[in-house]
Amino acid sequence: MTQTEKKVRVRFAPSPTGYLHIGGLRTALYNYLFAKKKVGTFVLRVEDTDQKRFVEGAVENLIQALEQMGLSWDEGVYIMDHGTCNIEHEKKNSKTYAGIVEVGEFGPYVQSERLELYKKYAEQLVKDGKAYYCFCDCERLEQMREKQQQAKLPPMYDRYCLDNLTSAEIAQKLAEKCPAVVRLKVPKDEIIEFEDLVRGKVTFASNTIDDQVLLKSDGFPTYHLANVVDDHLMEITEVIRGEEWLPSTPKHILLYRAFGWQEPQFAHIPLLLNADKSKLSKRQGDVAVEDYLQKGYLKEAVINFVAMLGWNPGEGSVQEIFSMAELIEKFDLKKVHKAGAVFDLKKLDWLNAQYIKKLSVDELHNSAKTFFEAKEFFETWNVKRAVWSVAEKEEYLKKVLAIEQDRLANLSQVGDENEFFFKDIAYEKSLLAWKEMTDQQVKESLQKSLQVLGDTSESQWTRELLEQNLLAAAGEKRGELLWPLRACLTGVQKSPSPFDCAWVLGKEETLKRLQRALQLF
RNA sequence: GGCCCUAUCGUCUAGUGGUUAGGACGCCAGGUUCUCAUCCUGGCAACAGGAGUUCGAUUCUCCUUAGGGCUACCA
Repeated sequence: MTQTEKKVRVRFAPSPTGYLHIGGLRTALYNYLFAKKKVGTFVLRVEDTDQKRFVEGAVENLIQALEQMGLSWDEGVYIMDHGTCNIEHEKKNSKTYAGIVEVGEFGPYVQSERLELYKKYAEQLVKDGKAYYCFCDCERLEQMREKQQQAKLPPMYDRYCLDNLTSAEIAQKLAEKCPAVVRLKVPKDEIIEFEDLVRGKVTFASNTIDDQVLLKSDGFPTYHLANVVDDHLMEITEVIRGEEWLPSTPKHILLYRAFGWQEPQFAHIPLLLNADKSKLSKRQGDVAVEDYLQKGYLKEAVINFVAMLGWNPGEGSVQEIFSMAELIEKFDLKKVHKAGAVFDLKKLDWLNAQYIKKLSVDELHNSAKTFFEAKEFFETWNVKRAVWSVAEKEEYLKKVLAIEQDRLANLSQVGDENEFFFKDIAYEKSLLAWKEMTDQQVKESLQKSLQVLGDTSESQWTRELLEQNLLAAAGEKRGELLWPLRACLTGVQKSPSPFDCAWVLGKEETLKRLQRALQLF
């Protein structure tokens, strides 16, 4: 009774409208995880059938964002010469997008390059009586819908062109090149039922489904036609997509039936939501994956976060941090939720902080470098330290990062709370006093610090030894010694410890700031 | 309006025909501490409502309510 299972083939098929949406990322991720788990094939296809929404550079953007997030695919579109496109198969240059190559036996993977195919299939449906030509213009359709709405009827095409045109008339209009679309002839009184992989049985009545346009008058297919034709031709076995497609699924099933094709399995994953539970949108925050990267979120954190929105390994799992390998191992469509999930930035921040803490200082520096360079304070600091070598500057930044590592929710915050590492400081004398200390006591405290630190050699200038020596010098009276020191080094109420600050600043700068403070007395 | 989907702390979620309904984020309090952050401990906080099935329902069924999605020659 062994039934050889078809090899799993899934796809992510975005429309290039500008950038990779965070919801799209999750859809791509679930497809990726499913493919990896099942040792299947993951295809990346471009659904650019809407000419009106063409955006320059969108395809490249999309692919790049996917690459940046660490997702890879086995077939479809790639950016020429990128590492992700190191596949042995033959690469074909995309006809429409410069710098894009297509790899795989089921191409082209760009829908605008498959127009002839869709036309052929649409015509076949017309020939088989499963679809028909429609010459109604927008004006008539609008009027029709308005009337239907006034009569409290659902807006649906009234089949004027199907019922009133003779085949001779149709032929003539076609010959005269009248603008025409092809519509699916949706059968009456049928119940369309399918088993969704995450939702179970879903049922629709065909009478509520409009005669969908399949082929537009500009010769381009609509999503419905292109999607079904491609998924079939590309031998897609599971269609994993957002819940917004659930109401379209019966249309797609009707199309598979009209063609006599076996339909794939469907899995509609829950939507990502704004705080007010509406579909995640630009208006209420960032939705582009690149925005999050630019704000200093680590790709691992974003992947981890987005994976957990609508899925959980279950079985009492209390794990919060998952590597990609763990996600692949544990992913299961059966455990995907039905209800939408609110995108909560606070939790992303926490998760990102966890990932930042796990980084080595070198890794942290690599990722944070560009964020430092974008800071206002960086330029003047850089100029002021012109005598430092590149290595010395790098060393300094790494020290700052070592101190800040436990304080960052994202990388763009580097240095924000600790600008005194990069600038000259100014403060009120009163800041130097801890609790009720008198001027005399503050002065003596600073002198003591100066002595201890002055006696500390460069080779002893480590976090551990500085802490050890200063604590020994302070004895019971920690606040009296440490607060004035810290205040004179940082010029602010809140900061990292004086040991850490002194360590970063270095002996010379530390003593300089101490001496300057002493001049106030 | 019509169709479809959904419903456990504020948010992400675990979970079961009998549990003190568990964890995480956030929040609050305490501890560590020179301040901040980290870290540790504790606290607040949920099964939308109503029927039915059952000895017993958060769990199964139905209804209601609420929320969402779709309703284009967009995807």
